[in-house]
Amino acid sequence: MEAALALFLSTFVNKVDRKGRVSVPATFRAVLSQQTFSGVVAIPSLVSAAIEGSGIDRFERLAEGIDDFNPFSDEHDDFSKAIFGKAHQLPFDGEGRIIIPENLLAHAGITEHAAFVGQGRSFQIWEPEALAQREAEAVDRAKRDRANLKIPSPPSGEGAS
Amino acid sequence: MEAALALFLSTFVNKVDRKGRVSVPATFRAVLSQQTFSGVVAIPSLVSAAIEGSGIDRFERLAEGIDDFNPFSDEHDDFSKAIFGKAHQLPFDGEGRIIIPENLLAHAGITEHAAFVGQGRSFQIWEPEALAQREAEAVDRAKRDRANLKIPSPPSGEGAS
DNA sequence: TGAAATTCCATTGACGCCCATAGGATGGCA
DNA sequence: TGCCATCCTATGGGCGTCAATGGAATTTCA
Repeated sequence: MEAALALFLSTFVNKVDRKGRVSVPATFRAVLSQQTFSGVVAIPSLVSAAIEGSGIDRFERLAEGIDDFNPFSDEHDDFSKAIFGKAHQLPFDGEGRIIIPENLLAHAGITEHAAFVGQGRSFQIWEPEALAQREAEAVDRAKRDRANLKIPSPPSGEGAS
Repeated sequence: MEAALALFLSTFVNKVDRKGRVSVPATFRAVLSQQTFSGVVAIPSLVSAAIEGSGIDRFERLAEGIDDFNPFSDEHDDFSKAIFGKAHQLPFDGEGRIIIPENLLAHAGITEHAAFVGQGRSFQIWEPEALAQREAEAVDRAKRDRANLKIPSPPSGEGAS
């Protein structure tokens, strides 16, 4: 079962029911439910009106990095507050649904439907229309920029770096 | 058992009742009550108007590793005195509540409500409004520093090894 | 013996868990 | 090859349990 690398792909739009529950796409679920916490860890995106989601392992790894007990230094503190403090553990119910907290829904402007957008190692949750706009903009920009954007063709081998 | 190392996430605001009791969030409690001391160990934060909280195991580890924790051993001494000396053990009552000592409450400016903020391996207790202010700053700074906040991705094996 | 604190019990509202249904996709079988 | 049975996902709703909270009862210490 672990043959599948943890990758979140594609976009799924699911309904938010009266009780605030949303089905997490089955393919996402397959990845998430293998982890030590069976559910989603969600934080508000720092840059968009969206929710960032991932498995808890991502946060475990993060915590390892700042594991030191350092009451004096507060550099990590901002960090921790922005990340750990804002994070929510959203456990799956029997059917693989989660309940997204009010403040996160508000942050993303989600009401009726939620769009799960795979981002590889993580995923985002958007209000479908906002996502559409955002995508349109992105395409638009890409089009506009393409004219100006002369991608220098690599003269020779030129590896990345 | 090291797989599920204590991880404190999210923020919970609970009420302080007339007798000074506060419910510790159930998710935090689940972690804390497994430890050798069933309760919270609290010290005043040295940098903010907040209370630093954790399980007792963290202090045990600190006590053990105090020598190699930091090369400056004289500072260390002050350090450990400041920490251990000011630490309070706050046992859970039957319902998972603790009573925060007066001086800690005063230090954090807590009166009606207490905000438990997950910080990864530990957590903090704030006066909700003070926290909101501080959070705004933290998020701001985190945005700026975002580039530096690379979450280490697993080599590729994905395995929690 | 009084004040403070700890233990016990009661309430309420949210959440977890259970079951039920529909629609789509899959595979089996004729 | 076409139809049907089956499985799974997404969705809805009911209900029991637990978390958070309040207060009373009981204990402890000065």
